[in-house]
Formats: sequence, C-alpha cells, structure tokens
Amino acid sequence: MQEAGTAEATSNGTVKQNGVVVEGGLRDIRSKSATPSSDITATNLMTLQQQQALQVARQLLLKQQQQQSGAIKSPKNNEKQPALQVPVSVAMMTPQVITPQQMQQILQQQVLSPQQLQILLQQQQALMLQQQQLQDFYKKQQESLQLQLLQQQHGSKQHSKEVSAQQLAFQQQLLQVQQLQQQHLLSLQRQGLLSIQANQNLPLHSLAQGVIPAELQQLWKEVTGAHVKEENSGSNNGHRGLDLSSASPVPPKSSLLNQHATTNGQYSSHALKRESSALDEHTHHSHPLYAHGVCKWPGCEAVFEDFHSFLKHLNNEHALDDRSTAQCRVQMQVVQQLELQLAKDKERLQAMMTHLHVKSTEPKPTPQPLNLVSNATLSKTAPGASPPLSLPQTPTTPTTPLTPLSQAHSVITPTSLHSVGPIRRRYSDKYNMPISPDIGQNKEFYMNTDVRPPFTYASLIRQAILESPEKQLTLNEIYNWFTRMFAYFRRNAATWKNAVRHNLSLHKCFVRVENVKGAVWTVDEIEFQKRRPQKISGSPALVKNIQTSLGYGPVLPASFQASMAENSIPLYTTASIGSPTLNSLASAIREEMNGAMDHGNSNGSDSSPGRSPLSAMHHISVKEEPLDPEEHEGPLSLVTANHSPDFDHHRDYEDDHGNEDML
DNA sequence: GACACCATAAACAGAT
DNA sequence: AATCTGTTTATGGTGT
Repeated sequence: MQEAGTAEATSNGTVKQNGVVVEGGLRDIRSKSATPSSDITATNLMTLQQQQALQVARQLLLKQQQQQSGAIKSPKNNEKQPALQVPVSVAMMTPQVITPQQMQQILQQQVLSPQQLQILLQQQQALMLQQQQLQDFYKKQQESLQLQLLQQQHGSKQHSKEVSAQQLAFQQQLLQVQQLQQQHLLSLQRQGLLSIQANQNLPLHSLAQGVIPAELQQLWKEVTGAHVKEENSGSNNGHRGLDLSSASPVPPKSSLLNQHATTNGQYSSHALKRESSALDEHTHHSHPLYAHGVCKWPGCEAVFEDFHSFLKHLNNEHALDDRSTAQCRVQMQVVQQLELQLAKDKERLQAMMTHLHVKSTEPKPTPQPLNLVSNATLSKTAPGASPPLSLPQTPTTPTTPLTPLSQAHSVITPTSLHSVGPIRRRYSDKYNMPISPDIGQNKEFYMNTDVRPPFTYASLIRQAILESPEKQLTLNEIYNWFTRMFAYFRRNAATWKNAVRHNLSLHKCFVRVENVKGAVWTVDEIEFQKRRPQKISGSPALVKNIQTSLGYGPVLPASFQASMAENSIPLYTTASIGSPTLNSLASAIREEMNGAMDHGNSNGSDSSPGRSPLSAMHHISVKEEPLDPEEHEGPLSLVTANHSPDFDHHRDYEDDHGNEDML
C-alpha cells in the first residue's frame, strides 16, 4: 500500500495535467466490519459444536485470503491487518478477486507484469470457484446437520457416524482448499507478489502456516473433537465428557501452544521423531505418535499418564476404520504437499546459491545468461524475464557476467565495435520493476493497453532510437514510435511530446545530428549509461573503477577494450538472430545489460562483468571532448560512428541540474 | 532535510 | 500566422 500510495501520488500530477485517470481508492476494501454469525441459537451442544467448527473454518479461510490479498495489495501493511472477526457471510460471498480497478491500480504501480496479472487472475478465479464449492458444501452440511438434529434429538450413535463422515469429508475438502490456497500463496510468492516478510519465513514455517497452520489444527480439533473427546471420555477422561461445546481448556490445548510438533501434528512426523526420540531416551517410550504424554494422532491430543495407556488408546481409538483411513489419507496429502514444497524450496535454494556463487566469483558466462538469451528473456536477474524496454535490475541481483569472451564472431554491425562504457541508469526502482517474462507479450500489452509504461522518457526515447535501423530518428519519428508502441501515448500528445522534447534537450545522452533531411537524434550510449555515483561517492577509486570499463579502463589498452567489446557482442547478436522479435530482443538484451551494470554501480563491488555490448552495438555519437574528465576515460570516448561530430550541444545539466551554471 | 532523479508545464526562440 | 522543433526554467513528487 505504501507503494500504491506513492505511485498514486506520482500519477496524481499526471491525472491533473493529463487527464490520465488513475483509479484510486481501493484501500481497505476488505476491512469492512460486519456481524459475526452469532445468531446460532441451537440448544443442542452438538449443533453448537458443528457451527463452531464451521465458523472457525470460514474464518480460517478468510484469514488466509486476507493474508494473500493483503500481501498483494499492501505488503507493508500486512501486519496491520488484525485477525478481524469478519462476517462469515460477507467473507464467503466475497471471493478475493481482483477488481478491474485494483488491476488498473496494480498496473499503474508497475508492480506486476501483465503476465503475472493474467496468472494471478486465473488463480484468483480458480480459488473463487473452490471457495464457492466449499461454501455450498458448508450450506449443505449445515442444513443436513440441523435436519438430523431435529430428527434425532437425542443423538444416536448413527448420528455420530454420519456427522463424522461429513466431518471427514469436510476436512478433506478443507484440506484441498488449504492446499490450493497454499499453492496459490506459493505461486504469489514465486512471482514476488507477496511481501518479503512472507518470504522471510523459513520454509517449514511458511509451510506450516500455509498448509497446516495452527488454526487448521484447531479446526481439526473442533471438527473432530466431538467424537474424539467423546471417545476419550469413555476410555480415559471421563470427566471431560461434557466438555464439547467449549474451547475445552484441557491439557491438549495448552500443549498445542508450546510445541511446534503439536501445532502441526499432521506435518511433523520428522520433528516428532526427533523430538520424541530425544525425550524418550529419558522418560518416554519411543513412538512417533506419542510425545509429551500426548497422542499425536492428528486431531486427537489425548493425554496419557503412561505409554501403555497411549498404546491402548492408539489401538482402540485409532484402529483401522474409515475415519482413521481418511485421516491417514489426509496426512498423506499433507506430507506430499510438504515434500513437494520442500523440493521446490530446495531447488530454489540451490538456484540461489548457484546464482550467487557464480556471480560473486567468476565473471564468466553462466548458464543463466545463455539460458535467458535462448529464451529471449534476457533477464539474468530475475527468473522471470524482461520487458522489451529498459530493464530492471532487481535490488537483490548481483551483476552477472555479461561479457562472454569466447563467443564466436558473428554478425556485427559496422557501428558495433565500440567501447563499452560504464552502464549507468538513472531510474529509480520504480521504473526498473521487472514487468514481464515475455518480451513479445509485453510489447503487445503496451501496444494495446492504456497503461503507462514503467520507463522513463529517456529510456523510451533511447529505445526508440536504438530500434531504428540507422540508430537515429527524427523527432517526429520518435513521436510515432511512442504512439505506435504504447497505447498510453496515443492521447495527451501535447504533454508527452513536450516531455520528449524536453528530455531530448535535457539529457546529454541524446545527440542531435544535422542531417541532409533535417535533424535526427541519436544516442550517446556512454552518456546514457553514466550515472552519478551516488551511493559510492565516498570511494573515488570505486567510482573510477565503475566509470571505466569495469576496471579495465585504466589498466588495459584501448585495443583490448575494444576487443572485449567486440567479442562480447556475438552472443547477443546471435541470440537476437534466433528470435522472432529481433529488435525487441536485442533491445531487451541491451537494456538488460544496462540494468545489470546499473546494479553494479550501485553495488560498487560487482560492476565488472556487466559491460555492455549494447553500447558497442549502438554507440553512435560521442561528444567531441569529454566535458567531465572523469567521465570519459581513454578510448571509451573515442567512439564515433555514422554522424558528423560537429555539433555543439553540450548539455551539461543532464547529470544534475546543479551542473548547469548557465546563469 | 538535502539531494538526485524524473515528470510536467510553460515560456521562449528559431525554423518551416 | 500557424505549427514544429528545440532550449530552458520552474515546480513538484518520489526515493535515497
């Protein structure tokens, strides 16, 4: 929500001046209060018990929904959402589907890529379906329960059995939904939609929360409590026979709080083994289902004075019957889910470790870049991919080696063999959000959707120019590119065209070149990639290192640098050749690399490999002479291409307006 | 709070 | 004269 707020605020000016309508105010949609379904007046304890269980189930589901949607909409405020007593009816009737307004909002915030949104929508819809089914099930169950209660006022064994069957079915259903939600949750996490907080959870914790949270355990007890306790009362604790409708402050409850093995008795067979085995050496007999004097059978938690009582209980109460079988099935599902999750997390961990290790050590080509290139998703940072335009570096992404030196030579444009300057980006993270895994799709998306692209004018202009065959465009052609590529720029022309002109003039990286047919604009890649070393200003050496070719600058001869740049090109060129969307791909690659360098800059430590072959591919113009000695080191500024160097548009104020001492 | 970056608006001038 | 192109300044929002 924080982000939403800022994005909204940012666009407010736009709204005011452009007429761009940004849907706002989807805050706190969920936090409406309502009356809990407390109108249950059944006199029968059994009914109360069932109602209670149902309510708990609903609230549990609702909580999870809120957790999810809350994470999506306002990760930072997640913890602020109290576990509110939400109206059951409202909760069940209000599937957590993202409204068009919310979607628009999210889009405006550039939090999600279009693909992510699509997936999210689908998942939301699936979830909604499941919940509706569950809701129907609830209703049916309630109806039948009440019917039965009316017919069998005195509660017979048969009744118990039917209820039990229904409870089991309910448990199954609930578990399915739980799992579905967990998958959804995980999916969201994978897509980075959930807060870091959520991701910070240790795998087992998140699992426990997602699959078998304490609430579920509670629910389980509520649902199964009737007979279990009934049965227990018969065999062990007769004094608890009437303790059906209350929260039953019995020992099992309290034990539930202090042992993780207990809170998730269904998932923690390993933990149980460890825990119990350790303890058993001293006091208890060893049994996975017995710990701390409590039966660990899912939903049981009967307390026993000694192990033999437990064994007796186990044989009697958890013998092979329908209920036990069903519970066992459920437990199997739980375990499967956990194993699946564990495998996924292991995989992720492995990938993370590999990723970090490789990047932090060797600046050589990694499978990742290659992979990404082959997939046309060029993002070395995110597992996902990148948009066709300027891209993203994620804050967490170290710079990857982007200069494969051993690639075979291939198609290189005449203008391509040039230096690689330090890549510097000026975007805030907001503009560097990875927005899509598929370049083509993103392109389509922005072409057809009236959503503001998450890129600065400068990067867009640059993109437009670089996509052109000649790497140069007239102002009008730039305009056309904007309108062609982005639906968003098909209106409010006066505003954004002014902005384009403003940017062209303002930024040194855009060089106006007089042509036969007028003036065209080109990109000075070095200038574009420059960025004031804000975060590393305290370290001149570092700055220098960054500003020169990855530290090669001051050390290596120009020829070597050029060679490196040249050698680095083929990979990307080849990659782009293989892609149906040549230009986009190449551009994305370039952008991607820029992003990498950008990160390197901010990081200050790993800027090296990111040298941008891009600049080599597109470097067209360069200032006659460096205005800032520290910015142009050696050969890097010598690159010239297909334009005459006679221009005198030195716009020094690009780096910051403070530079402009024109007054 | 200072600073950097960006977007937007607008004034202005020269060219077409 | 109107429009386009380009430059410059001012202002405000946002993030660091």
